[in-house]
Amino acid sequence: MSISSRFAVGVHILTLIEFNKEGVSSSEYIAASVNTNPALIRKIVGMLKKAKLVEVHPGIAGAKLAKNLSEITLLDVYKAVDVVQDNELFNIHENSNPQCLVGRNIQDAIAPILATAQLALEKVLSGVTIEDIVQDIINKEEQNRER
Amino acid sequence: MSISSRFAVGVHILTLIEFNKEGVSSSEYIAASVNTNPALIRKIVGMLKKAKLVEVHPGIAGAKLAKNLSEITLLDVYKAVDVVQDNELFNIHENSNPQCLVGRNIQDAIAPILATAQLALEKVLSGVTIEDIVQDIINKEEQNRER
DNA sequence: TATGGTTGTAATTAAAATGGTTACAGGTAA
DNA sequence: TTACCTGTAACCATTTTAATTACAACCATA
Repeated sequence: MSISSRFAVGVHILTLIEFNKEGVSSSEYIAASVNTNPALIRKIVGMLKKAKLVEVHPGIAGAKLAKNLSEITLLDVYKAVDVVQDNELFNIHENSNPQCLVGRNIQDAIAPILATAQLALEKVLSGVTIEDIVQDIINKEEQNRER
Repeated sequence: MSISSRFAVGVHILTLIEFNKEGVSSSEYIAASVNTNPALIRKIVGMLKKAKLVEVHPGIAGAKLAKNLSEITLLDVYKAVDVVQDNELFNIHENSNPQCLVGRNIQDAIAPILATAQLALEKVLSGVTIEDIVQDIINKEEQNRER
């Protein structure tokens, strides 16, 4: 089990748009960097558009960021590409036996803990912006050039 | 995407063993509460055994807790049934284009953040024990009786 | 030592999720 | 009109998952 790569790809897309802000970030251009199919990129870009993270128009090539870099958090992306619907990161076994003391209560006993855990995860994501990612990549490239 | 129900079932099993500590918790008995197949229970119990959370022996009916209730955290269970291998809760798109500035750096830029997020989630799980679950269920039953 | 019941596990199946792909309608601009 | 783009539906292949079947190995006891 693991969280869909759409999330990572979403971050990739937004970061790439920023680095290419003087140019045209068409789905084909983005697909070349992510190394996948343009249609798949359009699908994810469509999700980012619905979440108002990017601007993109039918027939017109290229996507642009719809917000300031520092205003887009990884949590925004995470929710935009809805890898996980609310409170359903964990799979709870549904069909416990209601005639059993444990069976009829276990679900309600565990659920709030799992929700808390999920929130903790999301809080970390909310503390990082695309700007942080961009800066990190710039730093990494500089370090490589020094060697 | 979501975390395997093995985790929830694992917690269910340990809790049930505790409530039935005077009796014999055979795989069939447990399966009746979880409402699934005994073989599946044996598989998960086997994982709990490997993690030294329960004691169970071939040919002898019944599983027992191998530790004190308060010493078994949900994180122990989570790791025991290995729903997620270390640092792989998130799926990172693997094949980014190394000729692209973003493509060759995005993975390393994101990875530590995802690891931090995963750790935050696990920390929450480490703060809850099976004892807490047991107590919670007792409370819930009392509340129901009062109504 | 036979018997009934249990754990452990390999093999299989069915269903669901996932990523990827193709195809094409509809839009834009030159 | 033409060339190119986005948006999307439909489809496919692969993997994952839970569930199931089947059986070997094991134990306690009559």
